[in-house]
Amino acid sequence: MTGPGSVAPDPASAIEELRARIAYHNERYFVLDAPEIPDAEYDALLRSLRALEAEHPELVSPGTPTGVVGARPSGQFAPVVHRVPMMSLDNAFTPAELGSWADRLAKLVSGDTAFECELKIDGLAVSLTYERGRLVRAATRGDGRIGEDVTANVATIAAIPGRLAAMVGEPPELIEVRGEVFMPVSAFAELNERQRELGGRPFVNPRNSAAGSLRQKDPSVTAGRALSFWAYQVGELVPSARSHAAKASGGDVEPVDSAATQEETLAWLERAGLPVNPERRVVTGLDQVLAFCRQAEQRRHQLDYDIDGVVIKVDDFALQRRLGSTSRAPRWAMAYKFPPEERTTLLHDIQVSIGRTGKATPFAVLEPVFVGGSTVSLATLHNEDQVRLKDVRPGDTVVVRKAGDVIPEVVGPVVPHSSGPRRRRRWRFPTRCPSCSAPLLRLPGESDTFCTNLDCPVQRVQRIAHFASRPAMDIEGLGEQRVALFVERGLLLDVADLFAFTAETFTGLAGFQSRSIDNLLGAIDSARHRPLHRLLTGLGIRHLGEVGSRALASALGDLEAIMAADEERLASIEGVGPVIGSSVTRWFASEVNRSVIDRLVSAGLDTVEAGHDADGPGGSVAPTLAGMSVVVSGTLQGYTREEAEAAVTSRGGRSPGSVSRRTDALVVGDAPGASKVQKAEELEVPIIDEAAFVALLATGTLPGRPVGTRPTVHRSGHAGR
DNA sequence: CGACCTCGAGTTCC
DNA sequence: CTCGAGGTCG
Repeated sequence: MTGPGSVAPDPASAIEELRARIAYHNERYFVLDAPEIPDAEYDALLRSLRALEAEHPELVSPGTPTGVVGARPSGQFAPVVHRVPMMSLDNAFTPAELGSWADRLAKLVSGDTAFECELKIDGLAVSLTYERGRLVRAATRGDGRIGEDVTANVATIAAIPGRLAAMVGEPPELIEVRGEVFMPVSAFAELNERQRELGGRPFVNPRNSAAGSLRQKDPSVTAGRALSFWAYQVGELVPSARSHAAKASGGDVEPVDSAATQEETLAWLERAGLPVNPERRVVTGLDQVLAFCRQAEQRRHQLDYDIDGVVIKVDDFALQRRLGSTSRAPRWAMAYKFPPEERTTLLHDIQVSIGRTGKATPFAVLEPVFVGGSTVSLATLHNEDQVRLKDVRPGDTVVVRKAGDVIPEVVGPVVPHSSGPRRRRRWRFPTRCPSCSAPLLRLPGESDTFCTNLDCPVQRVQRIAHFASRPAMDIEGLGEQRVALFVERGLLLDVADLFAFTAETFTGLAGFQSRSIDNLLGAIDSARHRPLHRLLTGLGIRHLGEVGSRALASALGDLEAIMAADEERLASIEGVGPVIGSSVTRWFASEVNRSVIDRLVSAGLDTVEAGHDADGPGGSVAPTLAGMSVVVSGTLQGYTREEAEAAVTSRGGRSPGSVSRRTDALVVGDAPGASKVQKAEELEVPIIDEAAFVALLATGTLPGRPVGTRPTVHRSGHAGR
């Protein structure tokens, strides 16, 4: 296949190349059910071709893919001819494109047009034929004219009635209902969980697993897959003879052919017992259409099914008929597609990085790809088991997305068809540290692999950088880069060396002006007077982070007491258990570590937990939030995230990093984390803005909430003094 | 002992 | 943000 970036010089060969690529992807998508590129990219190819053909009509040939919807079905199932073709829709990718469509319509019809806005379900289009109310056939869309008979599989889908509901009057002689078969996101998660337990390969996304499930040879497999369905259209329709007669005599009937609008049709389908997505609205004007699209995009992750856009249809059937269709798509409908969140790219390699603890983390080296607002070239794979689970291999085309719209994530491989290129063999975890070549060790029962060489240069750099980091000793101007430089020059072997630094240390070092030397020395000096918990955090004792360090420091007060305490004493501290207890005693038992401590003390470091640093100079604050748990998400105006959390803890509250049943409020600023908001909505945790947060800090009460509706606010002792 | 809540560690990009 | 695992509580 030709590279995606290549451009042919003249229009004739450009058109030819585009046709070849589209034909290739048609085959991948329709026949092999293993697309290599997301729909948006495919659509872009199709649009480039259409544009070129419009510019050079003399080059348009009868076989061009812009004239048909897709490739032929694979022939595993019996072919079904759609007497009314299942057309695809034109796509709009921006509000502007939607606007120009609306403008074109406005020229053809006068007055305000009513539009039905529906969610565009990311599943498989299916046609269901009911004869006298009974389901007789189900077919895939195929190329739009000929699909495949999947009646046996569709019959196992619980949401699809085998018989239409009894209604006033007789059911139509024949009605072809069109809609989307999909797999709910929750069912998809369960399926993959099961798949994992069985040692099978997990599915990449709900759409693919729905497609795979529907194309099973054995319907009992489909039955176990929790598929669902939403109807959105009527294709072929033959009314019952009786309804015709009744209509003629003005009788009391409710035939679908009396529907004059899309909304009336959907309402009829609902009454007939077919599932119709309730997230729809009839609106007038472009502004309202765009508002619906915006809301849909914001809410898409709260739905239990994947959507990839919004379908906008002219509601009035008479108007639809006047607008008509092109050979490929109706002029009265448009699909507004959300920006793609998933992209495919080439996985060049899998490498491992070494952290300060020696943990070896595998990560994917990707052909850079633009996804979710930034170009991604690396993505973590967490650990050996995760790589195995996803079964990604160097050389694979993989699906990449943004987890929570921030962190790149490799979803899984696009597995080539058996007739396609052979995959390389399964990736093996390296046996030696990429930094120091020491053997890597994975203990039985653990998921992580470690480099156990304490002198490993990467580990040394990271350990010292961690000591200087913000949650630890907070030495400004001492990041990983500079630490690496000092370590490389042999100036820095452990954290105690920092406090022996003088201006002379920097002689001969490039990149240091006298100004920055002074700043760094000053920052190191002020680090001598950090509270004990910061020092503990900085030591990098396994399992002991910021919270654990605070617990130890506030329970025991000074370093000597901690070093003197045995495992049992440590484990008796709230928040500390046997694992942390033994990890701490083991750390201080080490000769090497004790000597570092000795030198730190000689260098004049404070080793006591003085007054809490969150308290201002005016003394302690009233404990208005005693016993409460307040989570912060997003960017606030008046506080950094740390300040906001400190404001909560200094008032006696807790501010953990995630929302749970025990959370009393979620404070949201600008761009809050979607998962936190979703969790809070699920658990009915109050969501408050910054103003309400300020009030909460002062009073300890939530605004606009009657007293007693949420009796989880406990107070201990008296507030203020 | 299991369910649930937290914590620690590593992570991406601008 | 995700994963894995420690700690707590019923």
